[in-house]
Amino acid sequence: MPAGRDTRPGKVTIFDVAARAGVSIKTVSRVVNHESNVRERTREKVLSAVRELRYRPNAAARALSGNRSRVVGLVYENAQEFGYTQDVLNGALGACEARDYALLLCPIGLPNPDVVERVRDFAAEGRVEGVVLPAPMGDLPAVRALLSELRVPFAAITPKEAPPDEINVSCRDRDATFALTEYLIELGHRAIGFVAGHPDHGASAERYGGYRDALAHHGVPFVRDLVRQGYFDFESGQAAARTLLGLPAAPTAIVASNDDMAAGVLFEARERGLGVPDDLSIAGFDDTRIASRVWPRLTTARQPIARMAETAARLLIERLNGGTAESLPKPFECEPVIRESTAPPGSRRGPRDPEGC
Amino acid sequence: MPAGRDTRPGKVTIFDVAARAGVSIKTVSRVVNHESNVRERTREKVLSAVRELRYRPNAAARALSGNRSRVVGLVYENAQEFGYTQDVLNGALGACEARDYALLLCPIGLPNPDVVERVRDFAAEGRVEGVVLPAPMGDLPAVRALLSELRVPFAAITPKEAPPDEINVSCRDRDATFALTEYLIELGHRAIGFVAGHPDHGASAERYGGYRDALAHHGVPFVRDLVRQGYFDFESGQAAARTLLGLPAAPTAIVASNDDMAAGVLFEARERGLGVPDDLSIAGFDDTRIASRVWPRLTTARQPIARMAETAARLLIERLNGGTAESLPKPFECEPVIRESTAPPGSRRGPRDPEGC
DNA sequence: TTGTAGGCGTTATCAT
DNA sequence: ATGATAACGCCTACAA
Repeated sequence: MPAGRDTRPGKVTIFDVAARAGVSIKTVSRVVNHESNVRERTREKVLSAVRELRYRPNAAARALSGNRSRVVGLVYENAQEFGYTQDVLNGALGACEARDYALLLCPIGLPNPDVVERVRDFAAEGRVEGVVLPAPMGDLPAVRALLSELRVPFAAITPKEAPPDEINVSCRDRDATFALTEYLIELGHRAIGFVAGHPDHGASAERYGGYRDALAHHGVPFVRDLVRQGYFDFESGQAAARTLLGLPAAPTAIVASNDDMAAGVLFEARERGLGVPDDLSIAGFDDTRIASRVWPRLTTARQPIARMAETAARLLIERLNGGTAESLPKPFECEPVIRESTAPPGSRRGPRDPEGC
Repeated sequence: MPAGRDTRPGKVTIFDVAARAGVSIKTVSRVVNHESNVRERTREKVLSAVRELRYRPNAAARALSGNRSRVVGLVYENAQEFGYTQDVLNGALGACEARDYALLLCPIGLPNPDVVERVRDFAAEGRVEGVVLPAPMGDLPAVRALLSELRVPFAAITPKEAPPDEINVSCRDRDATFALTEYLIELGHRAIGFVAGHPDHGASAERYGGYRDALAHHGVPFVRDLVRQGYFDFESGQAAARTLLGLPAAPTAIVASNDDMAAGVLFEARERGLGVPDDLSIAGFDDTRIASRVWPRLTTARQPIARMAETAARLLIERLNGGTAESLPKPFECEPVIRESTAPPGSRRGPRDPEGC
């Protein structure tokens, strides 16, 4: 039988390789871990033994012995809308793969009185060396405090400023919301509604700030009734639109703090037979998939979510490996993306029929 | 200082607990693992020691010693459209949590010549005890063969029939597509387009079969040109619609093999100024989030993706723990969901203006 | 019901 | 440059 050796995994150990190569297990370990001080010929002998035996180091043994599991955790809010998390996942996974780390998930539904206990269960088993905290997890002081207490390193995606020894990754959402609002003003809009993001997200305040700054900067009066609280999901966007569009002085444009809420606004506009952008201009934030899946496609601000998550995971892993405490990156830029959901006000007039026509 | 013991994790071992409780480590082990044969008083002593010391068993040591990592892997296609995967994730995570398992991710972009090597790298490290294979991973014979060779148990979500010793979870997509198509026929449609799913997905053939069966059953002639190949993503749905709606004898209804493609069809209809459902009825499949985020909301078939994934993960974990080889569940039902994207043909006539009005 | 001994597969320490 | 040996923390035997 051709090369009929036992190829069952989990059975070939470092001893088998050492025997095959005629060296000690320590030498095998050196080669496998790319340590120096191994003669080239020895290295090659070992490597071919590894290949022939299809040797794979056992992860559990490595973790136990080296006290390093090569796993990082992702503690994320398990929300209905998954656009943000999808990008976070991909970014974090990219950073992990490149460094031969694995990613373990810890989804948490919010709000949740047991967040801290859930995170503790997750972080204290020693399965993960560190944790990535996308929004809004990094905005929760209790979570940060717990991880500090547990001495589990973490990297957060949050606009908050980081203490010198912590890793925060952020973007300039304030500037981007400013730019979007300004764009609408320049199109001629004066009654511009705003749907705020979830109050537990640090980014929400930033984006609201950008909106208000733009109004102020252009001398457009701020109207309290044109601002509604949202929670970053479709339904809250729709609900906000329901209120705003029912106002006697309804807005001609609405800025939503993310794309999911903007999609909700768009949906409600259509339900009311309003034309978009003719009767109502709509802008979102994030440029997640949904922004270009609805019709018309949404004007929005492109937040580099995946790159931010990749950066967070990368910095975390570097720190875990005692990497030079690389200085934190500057906040990422968010680029406005103009699409078909925005136009000058009243591009077309007159009552619309109930089908949005 | 109040209760100022060292609470650093990963330091408190089973020996500390044993000493504190005045028992042997084996007894602690018994208590922690809920084994029987421990006197109630002893158990309590141990449990309070565990609490006081904040003891957490070390996962790596457990995995190494017991040869059980309590981790299952999820090998999934990392597609642009995430609706399906989102539901799979939640289902699988639910099953894991309930049984104190963790979930490790292995995303794979398809098509990919290295699928098998990627899966091998993932499965052979011994980090995962078994893997869940959502569509289309369980449809790839090479992947199944590899895992069998590696002796890594798996549970797949696929309409294929399972060999007696393997776990396949499926749903009746054929019936559901039949029902949707039939519904359109009963509304009066005769020219019904179809956008097929990715040919590598087992479900695609099933759904196409349901479509053809319905036509045949109702004596509606099958027209080859009304069928277009799609790939389960928005763009391919849009592309298919572009062709179909450009036909001299354009369809009055289009059945897409999933919601993402249906959304693409809807988008293209709007681009062409067609009213939906007045000029064109559209049906999707899955009932993922996007189906009720577009306007009008999509008629579709509700596939219980999360429940299927939960079932797959549950059966896998039961098998891993030598559970009684529970018989596989019957295929899940897919329930048609009628929404606003479908109506009798030509509900309103005449040319539409370019805004889809 | 409880305890003792051995081993899981690797990395780390210290020789050589 | 290489190797023998001791951890790492737990679980599975087998005794008591």
